[in-house]
Amino acid sequence: MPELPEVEVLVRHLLPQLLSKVVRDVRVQRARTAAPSSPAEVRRALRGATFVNLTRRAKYLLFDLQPKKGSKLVRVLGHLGMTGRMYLLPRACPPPKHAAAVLDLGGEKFVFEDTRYFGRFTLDISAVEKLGPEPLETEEPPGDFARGLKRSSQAVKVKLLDQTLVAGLGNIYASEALFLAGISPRLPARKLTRVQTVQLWKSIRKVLAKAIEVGATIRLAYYETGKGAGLRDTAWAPAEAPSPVERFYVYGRAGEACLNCGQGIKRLVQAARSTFYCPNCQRR
DNA sequence: CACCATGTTCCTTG
DNA sequence: CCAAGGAACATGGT
Repeated sequence: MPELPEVEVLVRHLLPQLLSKVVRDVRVQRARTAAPSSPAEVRRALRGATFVNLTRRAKYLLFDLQPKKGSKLVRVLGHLGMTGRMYLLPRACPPPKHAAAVLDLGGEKFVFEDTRYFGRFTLDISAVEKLGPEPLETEEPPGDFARGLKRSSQAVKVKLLDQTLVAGLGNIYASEALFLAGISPRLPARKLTRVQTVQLWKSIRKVLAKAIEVGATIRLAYYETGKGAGLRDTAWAPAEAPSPVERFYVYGRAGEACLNCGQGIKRLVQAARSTFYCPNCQRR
């Protein structure tokens, strides 16, 4: 589920549901999920606390809770990893098989489901300090972005995944932004002209903003069991999903026709990840 | 069995 | 110290 747009959509969806709810109990099922904090520390910090805010930084969720009256706020950093999802379920609904963390909120429970357990739910918020600029906050390419590109001979696609250059892009939207900018994913980062750098930055913003507008890849599906029902998100909309399915320009479309010129979209592997591009629209 | 998967970190090498 | 490449993490889908 997880790049900047998915996290943004999720945060907007969760905020009103969590606000002013009190955490009655906490279960973090795996040590890895709370690392480098421990499940016990997370439990101790959150039990009895009230949700007062939820924000996003890049792909991270930042939960703010108020323990008792007048005490300092507690902040929990959440990250979805590759397969993380977060949603509320009615109290009677059993948690899913790979529930990395479950918060008892009384009438319902907050579930952090994470099949591959690459995600985080921790008191250690240091990761956000290392992040580069937030793409939707600046219209012109920030110095960190331009300089970061300039001093790297790596392919520009690979550099776009470096969270210190621009924070929040992942494998899908990196390919999408390069397509929109008309830049080859193989171009060495330092070879970008100033014009291309500006173009790329604007394309990143456009791709991310548009994705947020359409709900990113999050699909809310009705969830029903014998013990209750609720809404949860399902990544990669199943056929029966009612919401409009997002169109990617190139991601996952190898062999299909380019929406711009009709030529075949290609797939290549860079830094052990798939890149998708149109060889005709994206030249040097 | 083989290969693929929206992410990050750690280790090695130069 | 830095850049770059690759493996590792863990589970499931096709």
